[in-house]
Amino acid sequence: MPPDLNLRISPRSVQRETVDKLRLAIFSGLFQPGSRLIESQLCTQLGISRPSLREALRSLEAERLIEIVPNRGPSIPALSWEVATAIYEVRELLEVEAAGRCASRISPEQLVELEKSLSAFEAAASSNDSLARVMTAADFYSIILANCGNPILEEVHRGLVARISFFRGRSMSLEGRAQSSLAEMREIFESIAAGDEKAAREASKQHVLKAKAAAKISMDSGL
Amino acid sequence: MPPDLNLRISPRSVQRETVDKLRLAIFSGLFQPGSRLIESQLCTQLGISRPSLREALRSLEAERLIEIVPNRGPSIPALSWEVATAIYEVRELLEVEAAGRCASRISPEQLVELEKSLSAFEAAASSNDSLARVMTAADFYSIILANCGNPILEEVHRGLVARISFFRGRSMSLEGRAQSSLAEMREIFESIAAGDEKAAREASKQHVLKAKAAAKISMDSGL
DNA sequence: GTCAAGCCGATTGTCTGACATTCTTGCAAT
DNA sequence: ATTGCAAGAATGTCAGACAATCGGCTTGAC
Repeated sequence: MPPDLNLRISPRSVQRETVDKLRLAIFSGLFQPGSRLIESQLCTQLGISRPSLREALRSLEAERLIEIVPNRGPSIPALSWEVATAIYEVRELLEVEAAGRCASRISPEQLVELEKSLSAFEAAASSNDSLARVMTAADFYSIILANCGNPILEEVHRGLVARISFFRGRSMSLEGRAQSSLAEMREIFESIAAGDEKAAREASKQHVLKAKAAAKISMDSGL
Repeated sequence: MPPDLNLRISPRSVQRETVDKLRLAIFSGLFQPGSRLIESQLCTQLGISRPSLREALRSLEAERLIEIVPNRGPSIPALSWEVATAIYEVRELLEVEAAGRCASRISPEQLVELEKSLSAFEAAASSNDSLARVMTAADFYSIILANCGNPILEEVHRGLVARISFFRGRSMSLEGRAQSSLAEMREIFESIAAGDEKAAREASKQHVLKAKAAAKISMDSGL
């Protein structure tokens, strides 16, 4: 009788679909920072009702991906360099810790996965698709964070990185940034593969610092 | 003409009021972990409509203070010790960093505030009001985090601490915990006052580790 | 011509009511 | 005791409505 063995791990709902769609739209830079989002427009574009949309917007607000100021509605926050710096600093804290832990506890299987994702980024780095570069790079970190043995570290990190997706997309387009990023990531990978916790921490730290510097350059030049 | 100089820094809205009320209710342990929240009940209790309530619930869901599983509705998540450990570990990372930065950059005025909050906790520690203890202790951290020079560090920390409010309330009720906690906090304060970054980090680390141990004890004994 | 006051459209905040879908629980039958 | 079913409860989602508020534009005064 059930021709579909649809194992419904998690039933999708309009609200969740909407959150995902909007989050992706924000990541891909579809909305300009500072621009306002009009509820009625989004409703018709997404084909959903206002209550559902508003629930989705509240979720995104709590994730700090949008701002909702009372009586003015939702908008894409303009990320100041000051806040971006603060995010990069915390990101450093988290990534360094994660890489260090990962070095001493990752499984051989996951290490293979990590190598694969590095290759994927290598391919993307040579291409012109800057969204693909950001995505594959995100996969790389994602695997490290997922294997550091602390799910909260992973969760917090994801939340922070989401907020600087704007910068990452731009800095990855910088001349030569993708290549040097690749070198830094390879350094991290080698350290983890060698089980060298100290080296992994150092490599990870350098990577974040360089990423931050690249973001600053792209910001100064771009605006 | 304006008899009310209502400086509307931030207009309150039903949604925000509701989020605050529910958050406070969760902090004070009004809901049992694992228990389900019934929308219609909350609506009548809070005197608001379902759409407004649902928006508030989505905010709290994104803060991880409640869980919403599709077609089953919202509930208070039961915090496993595994996750609690992960939270304490990240909290350590953040607090140590914050205390260290704070030691080398806090202003004299804020240092006075910090001392005041320590006194407030001292008073609460001698009382029987365990909610007051948690609150005043939270104020103490809050000042440190607010003066570490990184607003993101503060924001992330607040989010994490909120999720373990359950444990903190219980462990603060443990015999002698409040007093030793006071000693640890005083150690942190002295280090910061002396501008000794290294000592502040160490004291902060010890404090979190002790808090974690106390939480474990209260959990093992309590359930 | 510039600036202030006030009006108007656009947008949000909030509520009511409704209905289909899904979960839960209690009961009946094997 | 386990299974299956049926009634009730709760959620997911929508449509429509209306007041409050914001922003911009027009108007008017100096």
